[in-house]
Amino acid sequence: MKVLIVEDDPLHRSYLHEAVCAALPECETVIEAASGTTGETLARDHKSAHIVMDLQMANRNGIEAARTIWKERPETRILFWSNYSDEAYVRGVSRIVPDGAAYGYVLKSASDERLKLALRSIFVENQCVIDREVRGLQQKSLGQNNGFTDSEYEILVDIALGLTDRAIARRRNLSLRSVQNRLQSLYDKLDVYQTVGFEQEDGRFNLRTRAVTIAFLRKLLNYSALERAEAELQEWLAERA
Amino acid sequence: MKVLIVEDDPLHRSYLHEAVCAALPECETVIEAASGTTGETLARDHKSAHIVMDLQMANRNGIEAARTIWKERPETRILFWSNYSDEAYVRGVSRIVPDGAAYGYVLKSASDERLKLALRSIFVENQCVIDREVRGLQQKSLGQNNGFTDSEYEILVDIALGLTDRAIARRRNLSLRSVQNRLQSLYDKLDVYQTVGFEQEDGRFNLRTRAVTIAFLRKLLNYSALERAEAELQEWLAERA
DNA sequence: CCAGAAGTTGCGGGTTTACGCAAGACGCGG
DNA sequence: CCGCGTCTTGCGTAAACCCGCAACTTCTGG
Repeated sequence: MKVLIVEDDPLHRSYLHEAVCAALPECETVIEAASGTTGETLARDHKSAHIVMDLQMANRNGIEAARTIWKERPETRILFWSNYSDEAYVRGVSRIVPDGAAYGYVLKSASDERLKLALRSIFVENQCVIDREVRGLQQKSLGQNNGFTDSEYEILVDIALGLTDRAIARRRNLSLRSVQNRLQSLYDKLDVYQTVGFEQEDGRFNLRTRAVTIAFLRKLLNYSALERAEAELQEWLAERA
Repeated sequence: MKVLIVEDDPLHRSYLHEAVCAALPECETVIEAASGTTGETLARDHKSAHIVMDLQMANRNGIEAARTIWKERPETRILFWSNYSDEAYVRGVSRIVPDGAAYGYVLKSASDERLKLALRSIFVENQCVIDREVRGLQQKSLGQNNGFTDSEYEILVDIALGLTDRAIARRRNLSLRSVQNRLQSLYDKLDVYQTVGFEQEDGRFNLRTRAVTIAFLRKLLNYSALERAEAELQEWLAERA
C-alpha cells in the first residue's frame, strides 16, 4: 500500500507520517506533499489510491485539491484531517464527494487512537468514518429542521460575494422578487432582526451585511468557502464574455 | 528565567517547549497553557514576564489574552507566534501593545534558527523582533500610501458588523454624510468598482457587501477580528441601556 | 496672517433593498 | 380530479444607500 499525505505544516506532516506507519504496517511507501497543488500532481503521478488531506492550506486548499483528484479517479479514498468542523467545510466536502466513494473526516483534536482507527477503516475496510462532531453538523444541515436548504445557502454565498439582487437573479435564473424571497427566508433563519437597543429608535441592522457577518460568526461561511465561491463567480463571469 | 507558552495545538506546543529550552539555557521553568484563558490565569499566578503566545486559538484568541495580560503588567514581554500574517492580526496586535513594551511577531513558517534568535532577542536583550513579512504590512498600513487610515479601517469594521449608516453615525459621533464620505473613500481604496462583465448592462456589485468580501479576501479582516469587533459592539450596546 | 489641503456637514435626487399583498404554477396525497 | 402547501412572480411603497455639489471648519506651512 502507498499513502499520500498532503499537509502544510511540517510538524503535523511528520506526525501524520508516523501515525500512518504505525496504523498501517502493510503500507510500504509514504509520500508527502506540502501544498494542495503538489498534492494533486503527486496523486496523479503515483496514481494514489489512499490520501490523507489537510483542509485549510495556504495556496490551494484541501477541498480544491480533493475535487480535482476525485474528478480524475473517483474511487480514491481520502481522509480529511482538519482543525475545524466549520459548517462551511463540512458542506464543502460533502458537495464534492463522488457517490459511493469512501472518505473520512477526522479532527486534529482527536486522539492518536481515533486517528489510527480511522486510517484502518478507510484504507483497509473501505468504510466511511466521520467524526462525531462533524456528523452532527451534517445531520442538522441535511435534515432541515434548523439548518439551511441548499437554495438558502446558495443565496447566502451570493450576497456574501457582494452581488446585487439583480445580478443574483441573472446568475440563478430567477426573477428579482424570488431572489428577495429567498433573502427573506435567509434573514429569518439567521435571526438577523435583533433590534439592538439603540434606545427607542429604529436602530436596525443593515440586513444584508449583517446576515453575512452572522453566517461568518456561526461558521456557516469561512475564508476558504468565500475563496472558492469567488473563483466560481469569476469563472461564471468569464464564460459570458 | 521562567517562560510561559500559550498554544492550542499540542504538537506546536511541544515543539515550542523544546525550542525555548534550546535557545534559552538560562530558562529553568517552562509552563504551558492550552488556551487563551488558562494562559491569562497562569500569567497572573506566576507573574510571568516572558510569554510565547499563539494567535488564533479556539476559545479566547491570543490578542484578547495578550491585552488582559498587558493591562495588568505592561512590561511583560510577549512573542507572538502565528501561522498567518493577515493584516487583521498585525493591526490587532499593534493596537494593543503598550508603548515601550518589547514584543515580537514570528511566523510559524520561520526556521528554527529564526525562532531561537527571536526568543533570545526579546527575552534576553529586550528588543523587538518583527518578522520581515509582517513588518512590510505594518509599513504599508502606517505609511498610508496604499494602506488604510484608521478611520477607513474603523468604518470597514463597522459595515462588516452590519451596522447601518445611521447606526455608525451614532456610534462614532458623526453626521450621516460623513459616514458616507468615509465609505466612499473605503470603496475607492478597495477598488470595489470592477464593473464585471455582465455584458453591456449595469450589473454592478452591492458596494457595501462587496467591500467586506474584498477585505476578507485580502485578509484585512478575518474571523478573529470580526469576533473581537462584535464583542466590542455588544459592549457598546449594553452600556447605553 | 493667509492660501491650500483635508475633513465635516447639509441638500437633493437617482438607485437599490426590504417586504406586504395577491395571482399563478407545481407537486402530491386522497 | 380536487385541495393544499410550497415556490415563483409582479406591483407598489417606504426606507436605506450612493454620491455630486457646495458651504464650513480645522490645520499646516510659508
